[in-house]
Amino acid sequence: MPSTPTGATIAEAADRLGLSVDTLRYYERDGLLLRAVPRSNSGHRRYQPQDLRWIELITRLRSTGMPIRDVHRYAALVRAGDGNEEERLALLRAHRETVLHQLAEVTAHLGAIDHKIGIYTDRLERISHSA
Amino acid sequence: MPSTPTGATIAEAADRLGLSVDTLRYYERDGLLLRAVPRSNSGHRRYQPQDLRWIELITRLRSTGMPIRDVHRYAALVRAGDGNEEERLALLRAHRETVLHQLAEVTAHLGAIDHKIGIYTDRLERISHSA
DNA sequence: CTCCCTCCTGGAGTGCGCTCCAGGTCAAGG
DNA sequence: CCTTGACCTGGAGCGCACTCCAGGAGGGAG
Repeated sequence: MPSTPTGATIAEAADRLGLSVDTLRYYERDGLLLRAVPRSNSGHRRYQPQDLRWIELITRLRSTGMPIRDVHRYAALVRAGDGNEEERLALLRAHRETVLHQLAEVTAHLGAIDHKIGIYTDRLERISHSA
Repeated sequence: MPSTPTGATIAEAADRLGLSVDTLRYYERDGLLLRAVPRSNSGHRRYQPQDLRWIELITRLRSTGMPIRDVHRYAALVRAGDGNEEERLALLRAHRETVLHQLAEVTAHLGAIDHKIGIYTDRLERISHSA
């Protein structure tokens, strides 16, 4: 009888990672993970620490705006094993640049919005002072 | 004979605002603008400075992540005229908070990615030194 | 007059990233 | 033995924000 691997259930994994169970299954189906998550005897997923660490990383990539398509590419590189570190690095660095640009843009737009907030605030203060 | 208003054509407006002509028409159809853009005798849109300024503002809101639904609400307040400045301000401030949270989150995730980049960089340097 | 370009409209289509569902299995608790 | 609950699969559906298209009109250049 094959022994059931220990590890987090999908609900536990979802909880720890801040994702939904549907998203976890979707990521696996879509090939974003490095391997198929091991199963218990009854066919339930049992997430190992290495699985959780990988998903944590791709969650970071995703929440900094990396499209799933690119996560896919990165996963393929890591799956391919040692020897392509330059490529992985290039991908991460390109993403870093993209994120920095985005941050700068959002910050600039936020500045203009803040300015608008200042205008409204002043106007409201003037009204309340004159009342 | 009614005189055609001067102003930017849709192509010029799109160009200045960094949007597509389709997006401009979509925004208008969807009620994101303060008013219907004036038309030339032949029915072509002629964007006035006030129209461009408004679209510039909502573009800033959009590119800081405000959903169209909320831009809609903001437009409704402004269209309603004076007297609801507190509400507008509340909306903008709430958005400001949301954006600040996002920025913090993205920055934090980027830090972790940078760490990863550092690890790869070190590894590659060690390889090239030992070569 | 004809060609061509830009614009018009209503409506359909697209890409992304999930999210939900029906129908089913399995193991534990009462 | 029966119910309950967590999980499984394949596949459909959804919300968002555009984006594209067919078919047509106005106006200037040659």
